[in-house]
Amino acid sequence: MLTRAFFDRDTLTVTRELLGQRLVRELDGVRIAGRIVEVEAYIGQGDAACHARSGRTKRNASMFGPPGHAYVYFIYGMHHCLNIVTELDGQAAAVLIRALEPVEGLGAMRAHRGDVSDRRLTTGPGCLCQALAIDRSLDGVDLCAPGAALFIEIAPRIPDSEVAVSPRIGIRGDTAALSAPWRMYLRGSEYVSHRSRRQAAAAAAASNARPSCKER
DNA sequence: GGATCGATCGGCT
DNA sequence: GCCGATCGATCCG
Repeated sequence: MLTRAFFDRDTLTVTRELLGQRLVRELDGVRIAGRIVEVEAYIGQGDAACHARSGRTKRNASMFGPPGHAYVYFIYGMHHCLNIVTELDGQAAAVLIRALEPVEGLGAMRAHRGDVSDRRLTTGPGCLCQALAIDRSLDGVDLCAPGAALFIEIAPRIPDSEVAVSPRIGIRGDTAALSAPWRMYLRGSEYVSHRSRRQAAAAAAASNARPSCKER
């Protein structure tokens, strides 16, 4: 599993390096896991889009804590979102996990999500928390602790050529922070959220072009 | 293919 | 009171 030192770095570095790693949830002895394909950075009280922008509160307290812990919040009356805390204890910064590619425990994911397509199991921050049964009870848990119910496993690195960036989803505004390209995702992954139909078609074409799928 | 809207509730102005 | 780091359905062009 990834250790504290991984998360105890500059937030944009951690954001970039989290792409491709495997998020693992252990629930009732079952492993539910996915490859991280979309993330966003939220960096400190100077970031007008960060929950910590107005200081420490009961809700965002874990974002101010030490790196390598979870920050889970409840939003819109029905969804949870998972962040991984970065930077020093006392500094509020975290990486929002926005989408996974399902890898293990598809059955458990579907049991949590209902009868949806594989693509919709873990695409979007609210969806992946539902699939992995992540809620406020996991807020503040240490992802680096032995036996943690939630942690991250090392997986092959994503090359720079496959990483794309964009402004963060759901963040509006003209200031430098609000329009900063702090969303990073795996280019061409069908599990990335907020794709246009054109992007979806490109991803499908890339998938069909894989040697293992080629006919004749 | 994009815009809009309702659901639903905890947290904070 | 108001609004949100969302999701999914629906409507329109």
